[in-house]
Amino acid sequence: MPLKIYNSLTRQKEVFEPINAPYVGMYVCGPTVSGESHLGHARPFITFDVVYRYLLHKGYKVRYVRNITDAGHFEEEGKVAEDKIATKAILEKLEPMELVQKYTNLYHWAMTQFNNLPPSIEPTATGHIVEQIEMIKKIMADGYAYESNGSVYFDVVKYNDDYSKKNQPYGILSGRNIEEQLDTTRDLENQEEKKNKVDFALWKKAPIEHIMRWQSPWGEGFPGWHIECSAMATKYLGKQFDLHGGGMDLQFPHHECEIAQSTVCNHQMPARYWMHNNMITINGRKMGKSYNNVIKLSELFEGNHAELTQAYAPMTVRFFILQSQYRGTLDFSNEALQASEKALRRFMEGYEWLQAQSFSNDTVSKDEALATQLTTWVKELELFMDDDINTAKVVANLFEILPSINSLKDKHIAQDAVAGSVWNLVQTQLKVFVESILGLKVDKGANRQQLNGVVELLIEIRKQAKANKDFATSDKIRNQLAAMGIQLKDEKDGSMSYSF
RNA sequence: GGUCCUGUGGCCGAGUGGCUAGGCAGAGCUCUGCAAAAGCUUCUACAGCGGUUCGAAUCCGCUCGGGACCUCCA
Repeated sequence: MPLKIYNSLTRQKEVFEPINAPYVGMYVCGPTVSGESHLGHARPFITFDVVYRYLLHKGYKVRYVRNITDAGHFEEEGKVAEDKIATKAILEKLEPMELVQKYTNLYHWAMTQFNNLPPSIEPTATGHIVEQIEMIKKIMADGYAYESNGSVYFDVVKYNDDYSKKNQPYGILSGRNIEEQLDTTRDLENQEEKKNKVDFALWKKAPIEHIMRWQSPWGEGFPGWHIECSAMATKYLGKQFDLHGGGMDLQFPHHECEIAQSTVCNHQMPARYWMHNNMITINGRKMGKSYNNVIKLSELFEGNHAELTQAYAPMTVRFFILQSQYRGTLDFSNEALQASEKALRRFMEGYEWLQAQSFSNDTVSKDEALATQLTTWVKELELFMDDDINTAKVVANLFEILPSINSLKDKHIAQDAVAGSVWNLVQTQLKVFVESILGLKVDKGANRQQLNGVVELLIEIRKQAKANKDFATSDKIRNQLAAMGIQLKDEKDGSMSYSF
């Protein structure tokens, strides 16, 4: 089965065919490091991490480029246009690059917590000013951009007129048409500098108070809102690459502008497949800066926020996100996170037990129906991933398989009910999908060796107490450990296990 | 105002024409010194109205509700 993905550009699921298989070029819009990442940001990074992992699983050689926006974007703050990062730097009395470094570090820390693989290249906007200026010059030379008062704007109307004839009008990705845009776009400052209301900035003249500024053919300034992604994607992935990802809220104007800029420069649609993840909502609303309803990742991990009744482990959050399909909205609630936490713990206990077993390939299934069912569930995992990365269905199948694993463990089903070869298949495939593709791992506390020793000792004492029918002592040990968050379980074979 | 998406059981969330999604919570049972865990069983659904169809949560229309984008936003 080939991999199919939903292409926002064509609004349908398409078979994924790389331009130069087995090589795949993939670009994902990264964070603006002017603040700390929040739960909403986690979704694209986890979603596209899974896409990346799955492409690798499929045998592709992937170059995954995810940028860091550290130049700050143009922002309307009162009447004065200022660089977002520069503005905050003044407030916090920090150097802009110190601020950038601080939030970049926090972002990397969060990515590690989520067990996201690092991208192949993580370029920064400030590191590619030259490339951006060159690209702007090229667009101007082709007549699709003009200078006005030290700033450079992209001529959207001219682009639309010319490229509509080539079946690539402005708005091709977002489904907007420019006539409506011209009527409905709100008034922004510097409108008088632009030929058309819909034109967007490629280069902005820096006001005096602006800290981040670079020399350019048009005077001192800073790059516009969208040019960095076009410049860096072109540099590292070529004029046309396979996959472009990002949040749905970037579809317009960011990705639309990227398409226009890159198409003028490179004479082709920059990416063939555009994937957009949907938003995480909270109380039915998109989580976003504009709504003042964000939960930062550090708050989430520490439980330090008014909306949170407890802390949630990074893996819980990852699992929560993977339990839904990436194209639908996902509603945050404590109840939902708690459900994910419990489900993940239950699954991982069974999963870890299974991974510790070894099975002989020589045995034959006594329960053919169950063996067939298990095999089917396992084989479906790949089909579900092939169908537009449907992690929700993958997770559902993991929970179809889990009761059989626990039944084997608790001897509810016989050791020889299912052939060893089938269990081997379940074991190896689960490892592939759970760890390599979904990127889930067991949250193990660092260096618990001493603690483990203590717990083992208490278990020994409790065993003796139980053997002597001294239930007062055995219950005391169990209850007090439980109060400290350590669960003891009496297993069927008389042994005891524990989990944190 | 324009463009588009969406409404599934207590909560989260799959599913796009006929087949139990799944998780969490609730109930019962098994196991068990008790408990927990686990297993088994089980109750709550497809916003409303109309249409198409042998058959619709799934397609079409209308009504009502929610949301996103149009401005930096994952």
